[in-house]
Amino acid sequence: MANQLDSFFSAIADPTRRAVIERLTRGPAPVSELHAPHDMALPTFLKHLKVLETAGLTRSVKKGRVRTVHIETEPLAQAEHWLTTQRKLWEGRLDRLSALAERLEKGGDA
Amino acid sequence: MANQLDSFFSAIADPTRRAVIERLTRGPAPVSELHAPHDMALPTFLKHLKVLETAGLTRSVKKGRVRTVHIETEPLAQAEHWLTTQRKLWEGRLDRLSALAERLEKGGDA
DNA sequence: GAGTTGGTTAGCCATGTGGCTAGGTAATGT
DNA sequence: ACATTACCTAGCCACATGGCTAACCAACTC
Repeated sequence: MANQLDSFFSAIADPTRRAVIERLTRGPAPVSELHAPHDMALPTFLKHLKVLETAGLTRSVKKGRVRTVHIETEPLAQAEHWLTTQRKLWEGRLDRLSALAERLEKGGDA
Repeated sequence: MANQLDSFFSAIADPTRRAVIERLTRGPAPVSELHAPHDMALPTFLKHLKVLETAGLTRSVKKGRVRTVHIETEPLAQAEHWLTTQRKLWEGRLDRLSALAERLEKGGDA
């Protein structure tokens, strides 16, 4: 039961990391550029990047001294799917309940 | 930028709590019933319930000595929306890239 | 009214997380 | 060759998180 949703959701639970993801949807970027808008030390920021990468949300390649990071949407789709499923199950249940209520109202034979 | 997505995502990053949500999509339930399938002490489990409730994923009412918990789908929809947006942005970008590649192939005037 | 049930509070503990500094290495610019 | 850039490693610290036990209260049951 403890699948990759664990690491995925906890990865995007952090605002810094969500911001990185948002940036990466506009295309790949080197570490330094990703770091720039965030007011924290580089090593701290690198930890965030590592979390994203081990959770499978990003990949990166190093060329020379520059590491370029890009996004990986597969996990996004998976998480989306889990959320959708739960919401629809609940909403489906509500639908059945209101249908039942309607039936009871009309032919009140229960 | 640090909205309720923070607490939402970190709430569902835990397998126990996701299991509770999954259970609740089949309808409201009292604390004891929710607790039953989980091999942990009640107080520990109550903490999980509290996390879910403060994150706005559930609500609960106490009647007599029984507290009944039910799900709240609004936050689910919001989180879903964030994920969808990010995925689509990225995929849209890919589309534009491949369209560009195609144009370059045909009338190679760049 | 004594016992049981369902939930709650308080407090302890180990581990995880997010921040820092200091110092290092390898590639590139001058 | 020397300096600078871009990133990485190690190690420290404070606080959050997820687990526990013990003890408690309030509501039913008998």
